[in-house]
Amino acid sequence: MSREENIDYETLKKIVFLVFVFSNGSQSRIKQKEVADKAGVSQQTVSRILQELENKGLIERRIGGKGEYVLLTEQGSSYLKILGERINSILYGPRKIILKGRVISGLGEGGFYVSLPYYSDKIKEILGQPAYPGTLNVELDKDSPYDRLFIEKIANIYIPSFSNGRRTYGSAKAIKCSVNGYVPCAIIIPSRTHHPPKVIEVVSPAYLRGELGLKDGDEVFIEIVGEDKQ
Amino acid sequence: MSREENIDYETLKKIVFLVFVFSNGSQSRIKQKEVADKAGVSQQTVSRILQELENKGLIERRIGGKGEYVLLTEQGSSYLKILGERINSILYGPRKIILKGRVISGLGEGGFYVSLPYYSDKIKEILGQPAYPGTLNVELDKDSPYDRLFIEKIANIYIPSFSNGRRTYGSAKAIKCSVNGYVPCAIIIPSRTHHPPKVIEVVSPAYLRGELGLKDGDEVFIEIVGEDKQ
DNA sequence: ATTACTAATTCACGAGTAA
DNA sequence: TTTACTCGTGAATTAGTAA
Repeated sequence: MSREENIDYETLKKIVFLVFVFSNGSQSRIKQKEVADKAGVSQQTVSRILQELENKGLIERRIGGKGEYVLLTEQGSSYLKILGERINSILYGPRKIILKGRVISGLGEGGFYVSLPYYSDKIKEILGQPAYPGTLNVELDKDSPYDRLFIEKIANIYIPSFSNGRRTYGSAKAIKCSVNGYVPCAIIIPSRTHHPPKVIEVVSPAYLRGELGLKDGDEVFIEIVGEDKQ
Repeated sequence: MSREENIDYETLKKIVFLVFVFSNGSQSRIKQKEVADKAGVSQQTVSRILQELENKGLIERRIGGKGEYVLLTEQGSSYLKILGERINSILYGPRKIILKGRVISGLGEGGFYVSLPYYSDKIKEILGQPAYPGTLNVELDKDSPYDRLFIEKIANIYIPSFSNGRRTYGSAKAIKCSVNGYVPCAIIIPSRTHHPPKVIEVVSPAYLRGELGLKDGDEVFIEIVGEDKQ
């Protein structure tokens, strides 16, 4: 297949231009003016870029009276392939997000929510088993790029708000995770939380402090599991 | 999915920059200097482009002490998706090549080759049935972007040269086609031919002049069938 | 040590036009 | 009519630094 080659930004900028050249169902009989209009540049720019691509050996051209014919060379095709693969890997490649933080004592906020039947039912669906009636509070390292707002963004489970007439349950987001390798767990982020942005809460069927021998200040690694594409 | 949106060259040039930003297995914790080195530009350029991408709403950034964290927004992801799909369609989409030309009288060159057992066996493999012992010579329109050299380039069947001690049979390339819709046919291009570049030869199990009612000067349409990716 | 601003420079772009 | 060249203009890039 296409070897893992390094392409610089200079070349890549020109390679993407081929998207306009080959936009008619990869038919490559073109008129520079038409390509120019699609790309939002002038005919002169199309002319110049095509010459550059030709000089770099990425395309071949046959110029005739009413337009020209553009053909990808093997190298051009290979470059395009590499670009496509890299884009796929950005969009669909595995992404391993590991949150590093320390166990802290919560305010009992999370435990309260988890004890409410509406939420406990939803969490049971997520974990596959009933949750332990309490949460593990973790403060993420302050130099971590991740905070609750980021996790909320990628959380792929939505718990809608719900009102039964007597009281209203706010919405929340959740995403499955492991804690020091232990599964199943999930990070729960109520839409209205009183925690600072670096503090998250984890639920699990197990009493995690007991199961993992954790006490306040201990370091934990939380790995996001099964993040969806955004 | 991602709607078929129009992206101009201006935007596309910046979008591809993300290939460098997200090159570490789509981990997006970066240092501008590292990205700059990969892309072959200066740190200042990276800084500026990231700002532009952010202003356009294609990425979000969290800038900290030792680097920064870059996150694709939904719009950025959508643009990248569109680009990826277009590249795939260029590389792997259907391509319809129709050659227009006129029937001419040959020199008997092709017919001679087809009559040689070595070639006739190979051609039988290609067509699935024995070929009529003669070829239809076609002169492609002189303003056509295609000529024999181009067809040779995309021809996906290779007939190797062969020597039995007494004589040597030169190599040839072939590609399946239809003539005025009639199949099976194949264009045969001996590596050493005496034809001018606009003249090609077509073999078929049928006597094409008879089957299609063709005489010298008649216009024919030859459609390439099952071209391989290069 | 990182990102971002300012200023100098370069080189990409499009208008005009030739081929 | 098409593509390609010349050249003036300005956007993009980098070097030098500030933050």
